[in-house]
Amino acid sequence: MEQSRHAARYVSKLSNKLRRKIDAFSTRGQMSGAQGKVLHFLLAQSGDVFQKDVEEEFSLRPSSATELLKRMEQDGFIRRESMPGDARRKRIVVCEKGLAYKEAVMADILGLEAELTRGVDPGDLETFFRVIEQMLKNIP
Amino acid sequence: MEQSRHAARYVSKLSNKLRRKIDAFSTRGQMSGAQGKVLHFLLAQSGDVFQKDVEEEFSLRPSSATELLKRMEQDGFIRRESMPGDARRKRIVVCEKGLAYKEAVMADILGLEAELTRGVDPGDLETFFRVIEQMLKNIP
DNA sequence: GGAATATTCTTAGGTAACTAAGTATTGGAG
DNA sequence: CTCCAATACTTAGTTACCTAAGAATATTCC
Repeated sequence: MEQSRHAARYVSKLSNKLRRKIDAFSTRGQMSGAQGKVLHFLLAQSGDVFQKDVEEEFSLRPSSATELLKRMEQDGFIRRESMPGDARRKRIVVCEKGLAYKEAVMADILGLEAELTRGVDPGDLETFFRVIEQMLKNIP
Repeated sequence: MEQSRHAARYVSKLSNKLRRKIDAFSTRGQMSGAQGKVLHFLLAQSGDVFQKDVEEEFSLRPSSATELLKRMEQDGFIRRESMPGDARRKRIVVCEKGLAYKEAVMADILGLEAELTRGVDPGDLETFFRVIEQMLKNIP
């Protein structure tokens, strides 16, 4: 019954677990896990942010990002405003309601990260990051 | 714009990439990526397999596994037969059409794994596996 | 300047995952 | 033996991805 280990299978299995976890506490039913992750990303940026940046950060297709951000706008977490310079792009702005969750979202993500890496040797974690960065490069 | 590295984000990003990849070649449009992964798992098992095993292997909820297996049954890759011993359980049997894809599915998975781990030091990969196994344990 | 190309985002339609609740069936405790 | 909890799976309804196709604006190249 024993099978050889496949990195791909491990990653998708862990990803499913993580999605459930973050869905469950993001942030206490006020938003979905995907929204929580995006909000966390947006809050950490300093300059202008566009949909393209979200697509890149989470490896999403444009259509997926559109839907996710549209929902976040409907729910009042963000606003999307047209840019004077380039009418194709829309700047993503976190608004009042989104900012209100700043601390909670940060705590959610940090807590998950702590739980995830519990008992992992720091050196090994460093190697883990190096390997997964290589894997991300390997898959276009 | 530089952010600290989060294992959780890396994993979900890589998972999205992998899903797209395996969707694209599983196996040349004859089945979905999820079906391909499950078929690969089923073909590697020796004894009886039940839905519960699939749920465990891929960290899926019962409802997700039901839908996935139902579709695979409709598509003619598997059959689910009632067990004499325990009427709650249904044994999953790969049928003709599923068996026909054995080589192709194996090649798909192996090819993806090779692409994924290209340029990764074997020792580092070993560490990667150890870390991700710990992470899987850390998240219930 | 105008035509082809590239970029950014949207729409439409589909699959795969989820939660929550439900249906049988089995096994155990009193 | 009966009732109650646990197990295995299903159904219903939602979100988050995807591909494919399209619209609008920018850019490049003659």
